[in-house]
Amino acid sequence: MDIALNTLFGFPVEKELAEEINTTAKRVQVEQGEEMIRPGQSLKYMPILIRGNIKVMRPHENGGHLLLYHLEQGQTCSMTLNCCMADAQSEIYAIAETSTELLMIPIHKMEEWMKKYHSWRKFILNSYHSRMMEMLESIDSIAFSHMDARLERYLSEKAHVQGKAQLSITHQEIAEDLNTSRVVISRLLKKMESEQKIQLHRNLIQLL
DNA sequence: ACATTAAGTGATT
DNA sequence: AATCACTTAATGT
Repeated sequence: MDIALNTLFGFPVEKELAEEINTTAKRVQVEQGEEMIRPGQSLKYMPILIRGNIKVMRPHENGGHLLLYHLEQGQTCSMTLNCCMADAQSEIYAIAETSTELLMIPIHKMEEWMKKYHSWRKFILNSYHSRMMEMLESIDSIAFSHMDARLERYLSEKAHVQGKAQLSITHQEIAEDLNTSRVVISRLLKKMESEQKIQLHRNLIQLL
């Protein structure tokens, strides 16, 4: 296995760490739509995303899931880190939004490397920081924005992680991610269309 | 041609 | 913003 860790992390990595990662990490391929982490599950590995993207959601009693954020290349899930370090169970639900490739690092390694390698510590702390900021953004948008703003944010994030301006998605699916009803989404999308922001088709939304 | 699923809309709370 | 009830449009069999 030979992965460009410098590119993945965004800064130089110690040679010894790169070697350790290459020998201990399991490289895993996950198909689109596959369930990766379930609430209540205890975690033995921390994932680092090599390719693709992952949807992280907070489950609710009524069976719905509220979208928290997406994970992209070079990122790891801070909720997972939390669980690993506290030896706790998952509070979140994660599925692969596209087919993805991951490095799975055993959690005991993760703690060991925190002490040994500066670049690893930096990677973990950076990850924590950026996940935390995204979480704050999500909280802001839920608490202080109305559904129209949340929807626009949702669409642009979706377009960003998929690298496309055409989203193959139904109004119902959007409604589930935002924990609202399909009717509301349909109305707001219709409004956006009349404002020339998007074009609507069956199972497809074209961003302009 | 018929059934099913996605999307659009007015009225009500 | 949510829900109901209904319509219309697109797709599958």
